[in-house]
Amino acid sequence: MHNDNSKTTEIFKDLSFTKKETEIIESVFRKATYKKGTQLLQVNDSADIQYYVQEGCLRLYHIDRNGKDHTVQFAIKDWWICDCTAFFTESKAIMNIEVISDSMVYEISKKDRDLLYNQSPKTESFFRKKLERAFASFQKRMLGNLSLPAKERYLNFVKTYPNIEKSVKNYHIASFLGITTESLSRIRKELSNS
Amino acid sequence: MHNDNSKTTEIFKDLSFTKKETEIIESVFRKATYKKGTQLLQVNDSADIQYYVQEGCLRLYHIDRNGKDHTVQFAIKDWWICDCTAFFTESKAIMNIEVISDSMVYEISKKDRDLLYNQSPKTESFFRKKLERAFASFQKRMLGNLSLPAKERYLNFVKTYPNIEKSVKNYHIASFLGITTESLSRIRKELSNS
DNA sequence: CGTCTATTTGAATGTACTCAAAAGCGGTGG
DNA sequence: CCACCGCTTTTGAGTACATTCAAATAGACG
Repeated sequence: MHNDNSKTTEIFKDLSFTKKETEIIESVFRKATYKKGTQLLQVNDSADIQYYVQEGCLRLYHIDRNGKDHTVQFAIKDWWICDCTAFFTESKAIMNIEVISDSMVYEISKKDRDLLYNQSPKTESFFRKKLERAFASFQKRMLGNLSLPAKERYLNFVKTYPNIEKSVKNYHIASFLGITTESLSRIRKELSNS
Repeated sequence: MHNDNSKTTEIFKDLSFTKKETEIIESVFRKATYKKGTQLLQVNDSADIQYYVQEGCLRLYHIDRNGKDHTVQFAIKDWWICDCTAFFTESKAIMNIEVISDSMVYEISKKDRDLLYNQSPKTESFFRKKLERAFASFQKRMLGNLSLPAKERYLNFVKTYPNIEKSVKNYHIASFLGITTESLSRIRKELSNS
């Protein structure tokens, strides 16, 4: 699925590093591949790993007390994912992470990440920008959820993630949009008749 | 309202700085006070200022095409606020920022912020952590919006912002929760009878 | 006290939901 | 190649929750 000779520093596309930095980077990230269906994090686990997706797709979700599934976030290439509340405050997971298509990721522990940022401000800056991008996308999504009807949220989703359809089921999309699969089905039908 | 002798470095509570860093910090942040009702940002403005709240309360909101008002974010003491999509990508604002109670803020431009981060990794690290906290809180709010009925979202809100009620109107809360003022009124009535 | 703004109430409407069942799709094995 | 199985999506009918619009009440402030 992926060239095994790839270097860990591929994460930081346009950056260049000293020999020492390269060594640290290679020692703190773990490259891993996972099959579709793997659960990487479950509620109440310690959530001290962050995943940086290189190939495939992960999702962060929660099962509520009525058994309903809610997708908080998807992560595709170049996006990271973790249960942030738990990861940043070093508490137990309140969400789950699932591999929804065969994936290759780089994973890093909180401790190693702190170490890395300390030794190499350049990497902190790189991930800070990733975080800003993710935050902006959450702000926009929040606005959409507050202001748009389900049909337009769906259209936005398709526009934002044009190639994700291979990886995700409609019920994933529905749970991301905050509607039921039945409603999504009706929306899609309506859109196809126009 | 506020001790005028306060130093800009008060922003970075527990950090200490070299003389040089202190000088930069004092030169890049602008301290400002604003009256309730001031509009700090309007749609289509250039959104190159970020506000770090020291006292008072700001909100980030959007008026949709039906004229409905949606609150994307509140900022109280120790939280920052900006139209992130616009700020980070240096594009025009898609949202507005309004002062909803008399406030004292530190403001910084995108350019100065980049300069500061460059000169002082410590400050970048400080704000990166603020961003992480904000991101985690968005993840949680998103989950709540997806999984909880309006009544419980309201209860969560009151728990999360216990002292905000002096600053915000009920219609601000409603627009933050994604419901109408009428619905919020009914929810509050129901809660008071129990 | 009067004015402006904010909140509450009521009645009718609408959008999305629930539950149950049918249809579609994809893979496996005979 | 077809038959079967499990999983996903679609369809239908009834329901629930929040919305809309309009009007009444309550609060704040000069």
